[in-house]
Amino acid sequence: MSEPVETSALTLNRLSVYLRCLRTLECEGVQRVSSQELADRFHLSPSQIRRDLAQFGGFGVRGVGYDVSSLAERLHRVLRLDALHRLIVVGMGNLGSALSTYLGFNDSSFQVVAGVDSDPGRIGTRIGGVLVEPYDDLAAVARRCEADIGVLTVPADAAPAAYRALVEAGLRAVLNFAPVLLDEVRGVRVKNVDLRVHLEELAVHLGATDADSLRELAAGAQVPARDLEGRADSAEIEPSSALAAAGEAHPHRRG
Amino acid sequence: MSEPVETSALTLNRLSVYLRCLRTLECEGVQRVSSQELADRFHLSPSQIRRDLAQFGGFGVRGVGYDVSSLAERLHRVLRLDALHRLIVVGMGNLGSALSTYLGFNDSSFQVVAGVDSDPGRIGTRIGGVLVEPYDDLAAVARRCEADIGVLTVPADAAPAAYRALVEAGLRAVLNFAPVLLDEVRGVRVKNVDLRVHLEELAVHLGATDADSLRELAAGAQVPARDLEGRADSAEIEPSSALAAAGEAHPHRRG
DNA sequence: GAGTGTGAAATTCTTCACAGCC
DNA sequence: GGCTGTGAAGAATTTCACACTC
Repeated sequence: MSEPVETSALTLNRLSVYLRCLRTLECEGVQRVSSQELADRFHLSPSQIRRDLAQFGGFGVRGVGYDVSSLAERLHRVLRLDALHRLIVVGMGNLGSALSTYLGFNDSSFQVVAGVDSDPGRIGTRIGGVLVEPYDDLAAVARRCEADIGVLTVPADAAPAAYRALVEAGLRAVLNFAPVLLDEVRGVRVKNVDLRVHLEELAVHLGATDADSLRELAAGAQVPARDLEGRADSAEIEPSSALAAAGEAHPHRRG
Repeated sequence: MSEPVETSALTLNRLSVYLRCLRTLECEGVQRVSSQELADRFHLSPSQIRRDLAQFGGFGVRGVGYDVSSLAERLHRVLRLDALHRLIVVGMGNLGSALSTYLGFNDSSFQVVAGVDSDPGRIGTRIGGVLVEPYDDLAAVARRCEADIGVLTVPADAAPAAYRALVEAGLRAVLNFAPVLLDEVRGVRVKNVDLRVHLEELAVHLGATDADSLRELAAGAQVPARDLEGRADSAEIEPSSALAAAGEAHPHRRG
């Protein structure tokens, strides 16, 4: 039996990065590159590059390096970018609209083909090249457009139902911006992008980050934050996060 | 000598998630919770929860569990959410505008205090509660507003210079949406959010993801894009990979 | 009995270092 | 000489399992 060696998300994410770096070099007319040069130029690790690439066969030539174009082409295929992936955006609020526009620009691999929203005022309008359709038709719209990937930009409480509808419609990949951990259906991959989590990680970094300091913080001590003296309390803020929603999933690389 | 035990980003991200889960329980009136209950409810790993929390001192009570409110409060402090963090958004295009509005929602920990853009047509307008100022004044604006965290939503080629300007202005944390790896200045943390990378990871998962199949793909073979109706032709290649590809469900669930 | 906190094991990921090829 | 591909070492992270506490 062949082993079920899954390529890790970390590796895949790096392949995406490598591909972009290679495209840059291609534009500059560079034809060959060594792992060392790639690493120096884009702040990567040479041995990691070699290991990542070697995982998919001998891409390089010993003593020479990698052929920029052919390596790019191979990565392009590994990442399935030779197929067109159709996105359906669920929730055409600020974020959903922005993403539709952002992702709407001509790209041969990803295209937003549909958008749905529950706000009657938005239905029927055009945003970023797609017509906004009723949220209730989500599954039907997804099927009709043959969408591959769902993009969830709905509020947290609406996300689980939206996810189920996408699963129902046969999608197998979802990019989730809602701050909830979805109950992942086997075979339907969810990738979470949680702005809140990212910001909070950065916030911690603004103060001391060693375990001792954090332990003191937890206990209630005032560990210096840096410059935050001017705590002008910003007018009308919710005292407690009444809108706080459920959790989310696992980090990635981050990246 | 005190050890320089840095808390990992992975752990911090999970703390964010735990905090949100706890807020949800708080709203439901739950007062105590065990790591097992938390895990069951939000699809997490109980032992990981315990280890993450124990890192900051004894939060729980043996035989009983954790006090929801007091644990939430401690995490809130560890994550520095008791201070207000001021965000400056660089690039008020679609994504920047959306984020300004999105993050503009009343939150006591993060607030967008400024936005800059290089488009004269946008300067002077109000988006999501902030006045758009000239991109060229970036460093000055950041200083004046006492911004803590920079949000980069500029095109890739503008990002490195914008990052340097933020460093110059004294910021120590940057959330970067531009598809470039910034040359990270020591002490100024960069967190990348790369939609392209996320989408490409999902794209791979639409097909087989075992190393063998990817190797074939790289070599130019047509590996099936799993059971998506149309692609019937390629059914016989790599029968073993079809199942393996589905997985990668929960990192913590034992298979 | 129930459930945390934590050494120890297991697993995953990264880096080293060098054999082998150009 | 230069550089890849890779076994082996090393780090980091996760999971196990159980001593200990309430």
